[in-house]
Order: sequence, then structure tokens, then C-alpha cells
Amino acid sequence: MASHFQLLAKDAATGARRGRLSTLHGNVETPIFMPVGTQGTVKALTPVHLKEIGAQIILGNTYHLNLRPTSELIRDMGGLHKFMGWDGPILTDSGGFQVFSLSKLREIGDHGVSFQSHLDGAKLFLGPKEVMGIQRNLGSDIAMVIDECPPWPVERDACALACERSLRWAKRCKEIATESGFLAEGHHVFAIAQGSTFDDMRRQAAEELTALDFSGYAVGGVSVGEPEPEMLKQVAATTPFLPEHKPRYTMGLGTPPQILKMIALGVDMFDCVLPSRVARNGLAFTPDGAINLRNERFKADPAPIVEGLDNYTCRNFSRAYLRHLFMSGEMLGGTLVTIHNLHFFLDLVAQARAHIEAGDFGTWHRGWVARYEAGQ
RNA sequence: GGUGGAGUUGAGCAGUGGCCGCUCCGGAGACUGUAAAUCUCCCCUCUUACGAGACCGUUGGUUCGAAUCCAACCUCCACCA
Repeated sequence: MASHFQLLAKDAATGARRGRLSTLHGNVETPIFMPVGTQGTVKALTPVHLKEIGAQIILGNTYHLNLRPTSELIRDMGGLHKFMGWDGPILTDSGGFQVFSLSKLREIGDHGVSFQSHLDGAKLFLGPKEVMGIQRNLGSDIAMVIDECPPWPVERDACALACERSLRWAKRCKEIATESGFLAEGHHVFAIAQGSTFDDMRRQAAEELTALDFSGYAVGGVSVGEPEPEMLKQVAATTPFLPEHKPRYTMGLGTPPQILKMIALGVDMFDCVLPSRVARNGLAFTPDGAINLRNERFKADPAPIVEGLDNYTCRNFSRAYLRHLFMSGEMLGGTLVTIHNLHFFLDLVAQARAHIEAGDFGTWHRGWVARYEAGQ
């Protein structure tokens, strides 16, 4: 059987890779940025927008979707793709991050995590069996294992415990996905390597998970409050110990420069709420850094967010108009800037792919980052 | 002309003797596997900050102390002549 991940090119000067990941709902050209659609919607956008800006794969979330409307309902409605009107690939997060972000509402045990619903306080439980069952109901193309994402900073002992539990849960997720036929049907299951800032634990997690032969590997527990150099160090401490012929994914990252720096470290996939969340708060990305469209200086600015960028927002609307929408509290502002921001990220990784193929990714990405950071 | 009501540093309001409050509007910041179309700070003057000083229509008075009590006056609103 042909591999589901093909390496098409490798950059000579950096660790950057150009690849192609095949899924039940089509191919994904890597490196790729994946817009986040936690609750079965990339907030403020329709699938038509997503197609137009070049989205190839989006995210959904096990925890949120199972809470509401429940994975059984989505299964009965024909699966998540049909339910939300998106026919491209979907990666679903396991809810492992909610173990971290909703930490006040949960209790971690050896078999899984007891949660209190953030919606109504109801008790629920997520373990390997639960998250794999939910993701099967959703019809996920790429299911993530459930993991424990330790906070930053964390004691070595606590981190070791989280790694140990995450490994055990990953193993169990793989077994369940195999027994249920989920893998045989062509769905993928990705593992998540933890280890916080401890290089030896990062390496150990990567090697142990590699031995279990997953479809892909994620670096987890990054960008949970640590400074950027520390974050990049954690990624660099993990990727060398992941198999070359499997896709690599840093979860929850990052800013445009961070994405380029991680592509150089050999990462293939990214997801981040940053572009979509900040868009709804009036922040727009440009090659010279991000700008806050609510600022008075844009009151009468006739220019688009980025001159010449080929997306609906930049083709049609001035900064002055977008500022007006935000100052007036009009919802269209969030939609138009989300279109721009996500297109900006997708265009960035498209450029990265082209430069890896052309063989000049190293110099190109350094120049891009320098210009962006100079503008900030 | 009479009677009643009202004047609070951009707007709308709260404030019955000592703590100057709230909501808008306006200015800025934050946001990284989404409990976020959210949150935080500022929004009379001076000060880098710590702070200091104004100001509750006007003028005078009572009082240790007044947006608050008293008097006169001014402006606006309603009704009556």
C-alpha cells in the first residue's frame, strides 16, 4: 500500500520539507496551515469563503462537539463533513488541550479525564475509548490521540507523569482505532509528543510514540505561556526523533514568523486560532507586522490591508471602511478580516512550499521574517 | 407674569453633609491544539511615576467640612394666565 505521506522535496539549507498527505477527503499539500473550526465552523466564515482563500484542511474539536450537539447527533446527520457543509479533510483535536485550558473544571486520572462541562456543569469523562469513539462518530479524517498537556512551567516529576500517561493513552487509542476498523477504513490517527522544556523527555516521547507507528506526529504542550525561544527549542528537541516519512504537526502554533521558523525545523502542519480570533478583534496581518484596524490612524486610509493581495477583502475594501465596521460593532468586520488573515497565513505557507521546491527557502524565509519583525 | 420640574468636567444618568460612581461615545493594548464578534487600561488639569489640584448653572451664606442644607439670581422644560 502506497504511503499516505509523500515527501516531494527537501530544502538543502534547512530542515524544511515539501510533502503531500492523502486523506479520505483529498490531498493536503504541506507545509500547510489549518484554520480552526472548533465548533463545526471556522468562526465568521462559510465553506465558500474557506475554499476561496485556499483552505485545504480544517480543524474540529472533540470536546466541544461532543458536548453540543453531541457526536451521536452529528453521526446521525451524516457525519461532520456533511453537517457543516465542508467536503475537504478535517482534523479533529481530541480535547486534550481542554484538559489544560479548562483545568479548573477537570480531574486527571489514569484512565482519562473527568470534566465538568463549561456549558452547564454536567459531569463527563474523556478517555482513549471516549475520544476515539467520538472522532469515529464525527467521521474525522485525522483523529488526535488524547494527551495531557502540562502547563508551563512544570516540575520534572509532573511532566514525566504527564508523558507517561500520554504515552499509555496514545497506545490505547491506536489499539481502539485498529480494532474498530477506523484505521483500516483509511482514517488517520496522530500521536502527540509532550515533554515540556525537558529535552530528554521530548526525545523519549518522540521515540516511544514512533515505535507505535502512528499516521503522523504532533508536538504538543507548546505555546502554553513560555517565551518564543523556549518554544522553538522544544520543537527542535522533538522533530529530529520523529520518522521522516510521516507528517509532523505543531499544535496550536503560531505567528507568521514562528510558522516559517518551524517549517525550517521540519514541521509540516500548523493550526492556530490566532489569525481568526484576532481578526474578530480588529487585528490584521501584513508583511510588515500586524496592524490594529481600530486605530485612529486608519480613519481615512483608502488602502486595503495589504496592497495587491488577492483575497476578497483586499480586492474590495479600504482600511477606513474596515475600521468603520469595527467601530460600529458590525459583524461584517470580523468576517472580512478573518478572510484576510486566514488567506494571509495560507498564502504564506503556499509561498513556503514554492520556495522549498525552488530550493531557496532558507534565504527567503530569513528575509520574510526580518521584514515582518522590523515592522512590529 | 404664576406654578412645578431640571441644570453633575463629550453624551445619558446615579449621588440627602466627609469616600466624585455607572453606561455609552472616544483613545490604546492584549489575544498562539477557541468557555473570546472577547478582555484590560485610559478618557477635567499637572506629574515619568508616586501623587497633587480642580469641577457638580452663577454668586453669596450655614458648617470643622457642601454636588448635597439656606438665599438670591441665570438658563432650559412643562403647564397655567
